[in-house]
Amino acid sequence: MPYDPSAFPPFAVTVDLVVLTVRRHALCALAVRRGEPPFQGRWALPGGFVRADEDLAQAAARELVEETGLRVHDPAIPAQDHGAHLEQLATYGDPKRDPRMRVVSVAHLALAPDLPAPRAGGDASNARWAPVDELLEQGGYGRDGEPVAPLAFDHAQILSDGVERARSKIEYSSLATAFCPPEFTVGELRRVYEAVWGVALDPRNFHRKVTGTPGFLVPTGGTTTRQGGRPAQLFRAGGATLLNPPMLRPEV
Amino acid sequence: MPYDPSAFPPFAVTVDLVVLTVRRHALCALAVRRGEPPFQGRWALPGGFVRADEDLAQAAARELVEETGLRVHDPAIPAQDHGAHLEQLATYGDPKRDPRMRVVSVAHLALAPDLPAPRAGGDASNARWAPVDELLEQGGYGRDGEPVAPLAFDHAQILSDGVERARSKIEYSSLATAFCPPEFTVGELRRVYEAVWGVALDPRNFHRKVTGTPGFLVPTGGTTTRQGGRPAQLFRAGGATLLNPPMLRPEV
DNA sequence: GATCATAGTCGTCTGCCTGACGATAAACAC
DNA sequence: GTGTTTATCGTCAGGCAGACGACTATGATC
Repeated sequence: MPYDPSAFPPFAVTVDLVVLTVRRHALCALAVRRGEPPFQGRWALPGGFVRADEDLAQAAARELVEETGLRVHDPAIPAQDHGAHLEQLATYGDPKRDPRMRVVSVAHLALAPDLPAPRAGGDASNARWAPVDELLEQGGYGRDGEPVAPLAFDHAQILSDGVERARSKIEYSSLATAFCPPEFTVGELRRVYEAVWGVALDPRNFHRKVTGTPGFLVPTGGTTTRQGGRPAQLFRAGGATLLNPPMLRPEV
Repeated sequence: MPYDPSAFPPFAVTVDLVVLTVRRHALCALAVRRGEPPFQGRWALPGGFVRADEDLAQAAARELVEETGLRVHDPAIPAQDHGAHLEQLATYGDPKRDPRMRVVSVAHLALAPDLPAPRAGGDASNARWAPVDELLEQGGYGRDGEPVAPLAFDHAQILSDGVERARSKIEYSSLATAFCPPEFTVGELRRVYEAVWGVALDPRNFHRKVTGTPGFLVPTGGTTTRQGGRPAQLFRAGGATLLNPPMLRPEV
């Protein structure tokens, strides 16, 4: 393992973010419009260079704040009630993924509750929440009938990997609560699962499962009727992070 | 997202390998002895720089061949009967992880059947298979009574993450077969699970589970008695990669 | 060759969990 | 009140896992 620091090939290292949320019963991702070549005008995932003195997770958290204003939930700060979940996803380093130079991108996955409008460095018209199906559709048409170009770079692959990670991870962890506000009902949590998996779940069995798993949900005592119908109990996310046995995703 | 290619901070990008195998009922990892500073003389994970024209997975596969002679199993080549499993693990980029310069390491996880001796670029004395418990033990003593220094850099963290990935992944995938030779018995596969998880499994329930999961194992027709006792059927790994329902790791 | 030790393989039983689905409860709209 | 919506509790059958008994087929030992 000869190790000559002066001989290493020059790389740029970036972080790209797959920021997912659930809006209007659909799993949506944050997309920003590129203002310059390559892929000018095309939608892309938010991201940017890692700074010289910055850890990868710090860089991802910084980008997340810049793009969404979201703070990352830090379990070490109990007072900080809520915030986005952030984790490393995977690293993409194909030599040709950026036509200008060798860029290695460390993709991160962020899960956030439904937010107001995105802010792309203050320019809202260049950032939007889009249903992931729409972003991953190649050459289709968006909800407004406009033709949809595929995402820039290899961002379709990154987004696809991020969505798959989220889909599988809510099976065996309590991560789905990261899509919910600090207090939420069982029905709201169920609609998160339904949106992420794209399936319908039986409300009764779902209720039995989540309320019967110790440490998953903690009742706050309050109730709400914001969904219409009979008032529902409000819960907060419990301390349990691993669900055992997992919540099974229905077969197709 | 201003994007000035000339202004990016300079990074070196490496791949580090967590190569796991099962030897003598223990989960072992490949370690190489560092021949130069920093951490000269200490054990480390094998790895090296990513070349300018090389994908990350290619770089990892190249390092794996250089260090072990192992080829990576490519599902696209059915004739290639066997080979190591290789997947990306995670990326480590703390600014201070290498005292010389900013190095981002894309760690990969390789799972291999029990091998003859390792070859660290031809120098066998500088590479060895060591039980992961021993490598992760801080300031303990190895099997030969020699004091064990912790792994170089953040390699203890990387190894720990790799082991955890392997432990959880054999729960819900057929990856454990990557630790086995092309043909193996149910008992041999069970001893892989026992070594990786560090628990004892009931041979009868294990047999029922693996033979009852469609696509997991394919009988070859042969039998063997290499383990002593009654001859056992030989199997090859079946096409199934995802186990549903998973093999449950016993509670502690 | 009888006996023993070792592994492998087949069954049984019980308890838990899930999926399917009936029934009831508490709000709102009209 | 009636209807609609959502929440919540209960029931039942089937599947699967853990615990464990029983039997089989080899090599080792006396």
